[in-house]
Amino acid sequence: MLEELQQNYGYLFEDELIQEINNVGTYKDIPEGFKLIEIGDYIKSMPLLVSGAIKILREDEDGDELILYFIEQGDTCAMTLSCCLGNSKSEIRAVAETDTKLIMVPIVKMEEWLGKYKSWQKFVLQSYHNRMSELLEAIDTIAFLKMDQRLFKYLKDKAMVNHNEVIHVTHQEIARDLHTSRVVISRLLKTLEIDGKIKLHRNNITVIDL
Amino acid sequence: MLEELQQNYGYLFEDELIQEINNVGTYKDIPEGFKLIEIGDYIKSMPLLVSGAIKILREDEDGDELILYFIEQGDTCAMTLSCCLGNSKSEIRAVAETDTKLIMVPIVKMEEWLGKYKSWQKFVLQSYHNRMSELLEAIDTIAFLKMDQRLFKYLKDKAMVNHNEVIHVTHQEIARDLHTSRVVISRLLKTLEIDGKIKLHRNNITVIDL
DNA sequence: AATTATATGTAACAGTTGTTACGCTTATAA
DNA sequence: TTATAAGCGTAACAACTGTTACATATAATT
Repeated sequence: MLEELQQNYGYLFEDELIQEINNVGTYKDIPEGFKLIEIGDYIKSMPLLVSGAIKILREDEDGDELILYFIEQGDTCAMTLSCCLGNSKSEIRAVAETDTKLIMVPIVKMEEWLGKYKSWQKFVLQSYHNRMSELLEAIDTIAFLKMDQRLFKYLKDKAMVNHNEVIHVTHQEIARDLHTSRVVISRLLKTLEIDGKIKLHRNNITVIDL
Repeated sequence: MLEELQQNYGYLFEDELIQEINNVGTYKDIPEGFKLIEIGDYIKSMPLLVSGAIKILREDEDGDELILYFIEQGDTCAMTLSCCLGNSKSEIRAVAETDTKLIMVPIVKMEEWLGKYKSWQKFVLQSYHNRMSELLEAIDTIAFLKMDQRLFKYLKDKAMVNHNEVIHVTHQEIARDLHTSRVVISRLLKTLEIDGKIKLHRNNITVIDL
């Protein structure tokens, strides 16, 4: 674990902090699709992403979903931070988008380190800043883009975090992430294919115009 | 200024910190409609709200606006925090919704206090948490509600922060805040009036069903 | 091989939102 | 007072999105 820490967080944290994380952190291998956090959960520890990607989702009272953004290596979940430090329930759902490796750090340590390590403090504040920016981007996407543009952005983002222009996904799954219906997605996908931006196959989509 | 500080932030900060804020902070009286922050601005100081309310807006490349939320007394702008500590440009616009009193604190002090006062650290983290929640609520509103529901929520929120069920606003201004057209707003307002939820007048709207 | 479940394509129609156009009213300025 | 601008109401239509229905294709199961 120490190796992964140094590789992914060495440039951020001083050696002493890396050592501490190594001592109290738990290394976890998460399979694709695994639900890491559910809405309403009390968070007891905080994830530091080593590799892979995590999808962050919002849900309304009727159970309708909406993707907010993806988190990648070197990131942490600022929502989790927020919940931990505020001792409140999670307002989002987190699902492993790919096979993911991460290090879990217990809350108590997080708070302790805030006073102890300047680099940790900076990391926490920077994480908040990044997540804030990503929430704003999510708002831009929902508020200012039409569904066809949102769809194409979604496909490109998904290809990006998967490091693969071939996306394994069904129209129904996309519809759930974008909070619309399967028929709408099928229709728009077909148009994107005609425009030469993607290629459609059963259970997967190739993004051409990346 | 000391009096306002103790009244609004006394329960949050220790006396020593209140004193420090009193020494380095600048008291400001802001008139309704004054633009406090523009997108792209570098922020040099952070506002602590004493009274009044501030409207936070997002804008896309075409200049289309969208309201994110209102900030009220006892709050600060976490976006500003974020920008200050990250030394980056503002991603939002801030406009005084009502006449507003606030205390401006220079950046250098903000950072210094993070290490020095636990209560300040807690305040900063709590502010991030609050703003994150408000961004999520904004997303819920845009993504899950129809325009008529968004409009009614907007009117109620506006009545709330103005402490007045009579809102001084034109249909055109509402349309800008909600990123739609004047005609759409007029249409939906008329329906709300027929439903007995509001009363329409020239330049103002009375919210009945608060 | 036949059956079943899942995934996709497409048409037809409904509902919501956006646009254009124009008339009327109220406030402000000349 | 008259002219002009700003605010609002409404109709007609267009564009986009959502819904229902059904056909076809592919994969998984028996």
